[in-house]
Amino acid sequence: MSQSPKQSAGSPAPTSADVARLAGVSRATVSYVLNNTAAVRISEPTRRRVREAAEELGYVPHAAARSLRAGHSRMVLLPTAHVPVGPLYSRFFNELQWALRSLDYTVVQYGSVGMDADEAARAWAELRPVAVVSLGHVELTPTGVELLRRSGAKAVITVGPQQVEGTHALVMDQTRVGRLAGAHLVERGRRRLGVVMPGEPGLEVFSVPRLEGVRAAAEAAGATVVPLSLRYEEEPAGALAARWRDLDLDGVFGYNDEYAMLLMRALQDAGIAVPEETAVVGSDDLVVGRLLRPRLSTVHIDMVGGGELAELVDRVVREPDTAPERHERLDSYVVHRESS
Amino acid sequence: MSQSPKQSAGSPAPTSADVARLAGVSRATVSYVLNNTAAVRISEPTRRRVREAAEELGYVPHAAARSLRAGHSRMVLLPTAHVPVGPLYSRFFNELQWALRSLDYTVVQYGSVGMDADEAARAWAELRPVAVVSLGHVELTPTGVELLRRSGAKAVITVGPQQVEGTHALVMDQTRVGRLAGAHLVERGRRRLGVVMPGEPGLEVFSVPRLEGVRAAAEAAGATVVPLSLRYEEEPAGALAARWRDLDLDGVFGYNDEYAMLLMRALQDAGIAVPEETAVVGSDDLVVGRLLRPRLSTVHIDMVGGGELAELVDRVVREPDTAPERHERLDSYVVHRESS
DNA sequence: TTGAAAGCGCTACCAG
DNA sequence: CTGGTAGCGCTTTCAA
Repeated sequence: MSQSPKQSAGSPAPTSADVARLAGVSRATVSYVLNNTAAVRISEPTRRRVREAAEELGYVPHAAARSLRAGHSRMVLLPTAHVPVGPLYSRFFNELQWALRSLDYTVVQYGSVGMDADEAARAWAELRPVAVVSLGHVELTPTGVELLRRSGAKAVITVGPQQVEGTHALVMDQTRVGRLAGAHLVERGRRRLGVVMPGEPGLEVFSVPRLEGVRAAAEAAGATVVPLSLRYEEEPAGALAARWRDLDLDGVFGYNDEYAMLLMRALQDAGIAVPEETAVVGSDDLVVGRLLRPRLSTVHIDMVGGGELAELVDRVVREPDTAPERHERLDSYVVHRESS
Repeated sequence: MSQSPKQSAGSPAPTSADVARLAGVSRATVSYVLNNTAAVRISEPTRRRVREAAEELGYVPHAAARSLRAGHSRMVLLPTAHVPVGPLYSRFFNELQWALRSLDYTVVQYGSVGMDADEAARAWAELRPVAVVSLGHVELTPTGVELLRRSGAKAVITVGPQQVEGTHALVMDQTRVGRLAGAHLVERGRRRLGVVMPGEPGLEVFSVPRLEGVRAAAEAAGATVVPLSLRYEEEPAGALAARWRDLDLDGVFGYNDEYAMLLMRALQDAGIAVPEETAVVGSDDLVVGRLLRPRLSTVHIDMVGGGELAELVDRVVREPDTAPERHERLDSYVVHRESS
C-alpha cells in the first residue's frame, strides 16, 4: 500500500483510475463522487471510500484532461507585456482577478514580451481560453481576434485607448486626460505648454493620446505645445531643466505624477519658480504628489472597477452573440493644488 | 457534417483531423509536418499541402491535448495574490518572464487571492505545471509542496523571506534590511526608534522581519524600538505626527520609501525637524525619495535578477533530484542622504 | 513515405 | 445505484 509518500521524482501523479482501484469502484463512480454529480445517486459508504482513497493518494484532477473532455475551459487569459507599474493599475488588476475568481473563472496572466501581435494571439489561442481580456499592452489585430474566436474564445475584450474591431471594448480615453490638463493650464493663463513624453518604451499607448489631448485644448485657446522627451532619472531631468529658459515655456503637463514630480524638482533646483514661472500638472493623483512643495496639481483618473469588467466578461461569455459594445468608462477631473 | 466554416460562434475550432482531411493526408502526417519531426522524412509537396491547409483553416494546436499526450508541460506557474506595486518588483517580474520565455517555458501568472495555502496548492497542481515559482505572497506549506511534487512539478522554488521545507529557495533576507536601517540610525546617535508597520494587509511577510532586524540592531546598542502602525494615507500620518512628541522618538524606519516619505512630510508639517529632532530612513531607494527635502535616506535593495532565477528554474527542471538549495541573494546597503 | 491505431486522464452516456 | 465505454485532440510507435 502506498501510504508513505515517497515519490520524489519517478512516480507519476495518481489518476482517477488509481483512486478507483484503491476504492474498489469504477472510474465513473470516482468521477461522480468527486464532482458531486447531481444526476446520479451514490451510496454514502461508497462516497466515503472514494473520498478516502483520493485523499490517501493525494489525487488532484488533471485540468487539461478535464477541459479537453469538456470541450471548453473557464480560463480567462490576461495578456501582459510590461507589467505597468503604479497603484492605479495594480488595484484594478487585483480587483479584476478577485471578481473573476468569485465568478468561478480561472484567471491566467500570460506574459507575452517581445511577440508581435499575431504571434501572441496564436500563443494565447493554443490555451483555448474562454475569454481574453487584453489590457492594451500587447497589440491585438482584427486577424488575431478572429483567430481567438475560432479557437473557442467566447469573449474578447480590450481595455485601452482604442477599440479593436470585433471586440467588446472598455475604452479609456487617454485623450481626455491630456485635454483636461491642457485646458487647466490654459485656464491658468499659460500659453506655451510643454508635454513630457516618457523615454521608456511601452508607454506610447498612453503618452501619444495624452499629447493629442493637450494639443486639442491648446489649439482651441491659441496656445502652443512642445513635446519633451524625458527618461525617468534625475540626470535627464536636470538636463532638461538646464535648457528650460531657452524652451520658453510657462506650463507643462508631466505625463503623470511621477514624471511631473521629477521635472518639477529639477526645475526648482535650476531656480525656476513653480508655479510662477512655469506651472506643472501631472496625472494619477498619487499620494506622493501631495508630499512635495508646492503640492502637485494633477488629473485624477477614475479607472473602471475590476468588478464591472468582470461582469462584462461573464455576460459576454454567457451571451457570446451580443454585438461588440463600446463602453466608455474613464471619469477624470483636475485636482488643482499649488503647482499650477 | 460541418462543411462550410461559419466561424462566427457555433463552429468548433479546427483540429488536426480537419487539416488532414483538407490536405488529403493522415493526422499523423499533419503532426509530423507541423512539428518538423526530424525522425521522419516527408516529401516537400506534401509538406506544402499540409501547411497551406493549416493556414487556410486557421489551425492552432490544442495545448491541453498536446501536453496530455506528452505527459508533461512546459508551464511555469507564478502564483500571485496581491500584485506588489513598485518598480523593483515589476522589473524583477518582467525580467523573469522574459528569461523563462527565452528558455521556451510558458509563463503563467496565477492569481490566488483569498485562498488558503493548501487550497491554493491544489488549484495550482490541477494545471500540472513543470515548475512553480512562489514569490511569497501566497503561503506555501510543506504539504502543499508535496502535493505539487506528486502532481509532476519538477521544481518548486520559493522567493521570499524564509525557505519552505522541500523547496529550492531564493531567500531575500528582509531582516537584513531592518538591521541595516537600525544600525544606521544607531550610528547616527539615535536611541529611541520607531518602526512603521503598514496597515495594509499582505505586507507582513516583509514588515515583520524588517522590524525584527531593527530590533536586533537596536538591542545590540541599547536602543529601544516601538512599532507604529500606519495606513498609507495622509490622515493617519497626520494623526501619528500629532502625537509624535508623546512617543518621544528620535529616529524612525519607515518600512519603505513611500511610507517614510508620507511620515516625514507629516512630521515636518507638525513642526518636527527632520533629521534634527527625528531621523527618517526608508527602503527601496525610489527616485521620488530624492525629490523631497531633505532627501530621504534609504536602504537600497539589490534584488536577484530575473535571469538568474530563470536559470535556476531551468536547472532544477532538468535535474529534479538535486537537493533543495538555499541561495542567498539580497545585497542591500544604506544610502545616506539628508533625512538621517 | 505515409497511415492505422493506441492511449494520455477525464466525463457523460447507456446498460445492467 | 454502479460499471463499461466512447471519445475530446494530440503524438508516436508499428506496419504497410
